[in-house]
Amino acid sequence: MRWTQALIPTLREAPQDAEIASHQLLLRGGFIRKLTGGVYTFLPMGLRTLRKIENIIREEMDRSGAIELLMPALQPQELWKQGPRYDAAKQVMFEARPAGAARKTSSEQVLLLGPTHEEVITSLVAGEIRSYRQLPKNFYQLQTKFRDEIRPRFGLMRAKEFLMKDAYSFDVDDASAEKSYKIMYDAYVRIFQRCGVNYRIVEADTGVMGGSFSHEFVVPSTVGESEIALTEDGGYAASIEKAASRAAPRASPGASMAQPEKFATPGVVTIDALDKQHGVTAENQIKTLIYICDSKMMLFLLRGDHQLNEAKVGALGISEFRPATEAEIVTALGAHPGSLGAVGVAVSKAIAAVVADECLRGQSGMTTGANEDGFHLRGVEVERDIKVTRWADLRTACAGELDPKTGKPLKIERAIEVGHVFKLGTKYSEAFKALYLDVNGKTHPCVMGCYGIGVTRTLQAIVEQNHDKDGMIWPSSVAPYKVLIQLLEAGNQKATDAAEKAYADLQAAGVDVLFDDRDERPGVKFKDADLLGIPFQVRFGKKFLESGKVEIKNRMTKTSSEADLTSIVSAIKDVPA
RNA sequence: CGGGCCGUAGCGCAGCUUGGUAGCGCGUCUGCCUUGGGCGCAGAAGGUCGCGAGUUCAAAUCUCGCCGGCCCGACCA
Repeated sequence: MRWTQALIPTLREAPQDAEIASHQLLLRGGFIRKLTGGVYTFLPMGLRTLRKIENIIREEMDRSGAIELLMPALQPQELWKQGPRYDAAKQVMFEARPAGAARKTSSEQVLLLGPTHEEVITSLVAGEIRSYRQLPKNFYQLQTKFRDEIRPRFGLMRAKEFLMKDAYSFDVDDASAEKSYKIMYDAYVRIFQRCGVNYRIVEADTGVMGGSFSHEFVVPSTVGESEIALTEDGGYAASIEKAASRAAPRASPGASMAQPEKFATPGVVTIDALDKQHGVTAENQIKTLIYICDSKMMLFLLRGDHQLNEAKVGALGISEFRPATEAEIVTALGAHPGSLGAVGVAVSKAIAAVVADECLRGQSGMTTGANEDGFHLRGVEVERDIKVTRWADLRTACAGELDPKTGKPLKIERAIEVGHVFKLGTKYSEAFKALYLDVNGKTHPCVMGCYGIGVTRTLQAIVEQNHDKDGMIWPSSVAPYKVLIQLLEAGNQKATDAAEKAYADLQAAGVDVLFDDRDERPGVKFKDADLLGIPFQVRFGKKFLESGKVEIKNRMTKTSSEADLTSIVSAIKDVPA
């Protein structure tokens, strides 16, 4: 491609709303443009890199035996209602309807823009797969997904419309499904390696997706929106939602008492205030959180210095939950937030359960709210004084705590989630009756797995991880072009002829080459070249006219080598980038 | 949904407090010059100052409403 015929609108300055390096560089390099919040156009350069990534994904998916199809972005609401997670998913789904007219009848079909495709694929398979002879199968697609993100951010990182590769495996049983899972896991390893990113694999929470286990593929980055917990040696790594940890024991437990003792704490409604004004450290307090879970009120108890991990609440089998409102709390417990506690609280019609974090097991000398504004109780012995109906891991792991398996300390790092593999089980196949007959003619639900890669997010993650102050540095495998020819003496016939020959030779050799044939000063071309991050810059300028040698600059190493005009193709092919 | 802030040329911004000719840098166009790191000179085009109403002789500027956007938080498959 000749630059003068292309559309590569580079910018000297980044638009103000681009905050992180990768977002700024993609805009400045003319790879993407924003249409509106969370919605982007891929300009030719951006599209080329996207296609490179897509092709790597296709090759590895095909190699692993998955088969490509393309499902609709428009999906009937009815389908979702048949599925197991419509109520949770509808929060982020766009509804598509005629903009010009009100719906005519209440029975008119409602279409949704698909945020993902478990429902569609499973209902498809329900209709097409009958026999164990047709299994296993793994279907994948590259499709635009739509999610009404409350707060789109960082360009392609968190967008409302984005490209995703999603795959869905169907197997006869768990053992077979785990093989399919492993095949995808291995394919993902190859995909991210080929994309040239440093990634990490972490154990993950299955969330609303459901399922029995999952792994996330993440790109470590300080601008990532996910948090992962890992040991120094990387032996254990998990997403923060999933991470279990062993909390440090309390340094100085409160005094045990024969029974809880009420004391006045006027105006004290925070953990911190109770510490400062009454000398009760956070670790000696019980934090009482009130949630409405599947329409029922539940109390969650944690140590005062711990944080509730809502993903772990979801893991208890609760599908929909929210913090209770102040009014609901006052009605049920007779006190306002800040004075709440579970001592003397009995499970009743109003209160479905008292769930306590494992850390509280066996603890005594604790202080908690008295369910009376302005009063707390001290000397609480958890198992004696509180009717705990369920013990569970509810805490968010913190840096410095210990990995429960190895006992090694954990650290918390930020990362960009680019891929996620789930072993799903039969949640969807049962809902949509994706059943098959086994050898004995007996009916079973297919055992499913699902596997996603955020393709557009991966593109930006690659930039986030591969850039310097001058611009992007594309790994050769995903670079929009491999070589940039720079004609620096556009007015000189000899330089022009040589550049044209190099352009023709490289094209003939099948090398992706961009020819900067603009009538611009060298400085401009150098700046743009570094910004675009094409692996090799082949220069035809003053040095060429003086020596007859072509200068080849490696964008990544910033080193230059020389080649004869006739040996450019081999020089490029010999150098790994 | 809570808190903060911003909409002035393609991009980055000033002007608004104290109402009176709409500006600067970059980019774009023309010509010259120059040709190894966003060079120089000369000229030009480009704006319903987000939209609407109000106050006023007069509104980018003051008031009200609306729309759009950004940041922090909450949320997040």
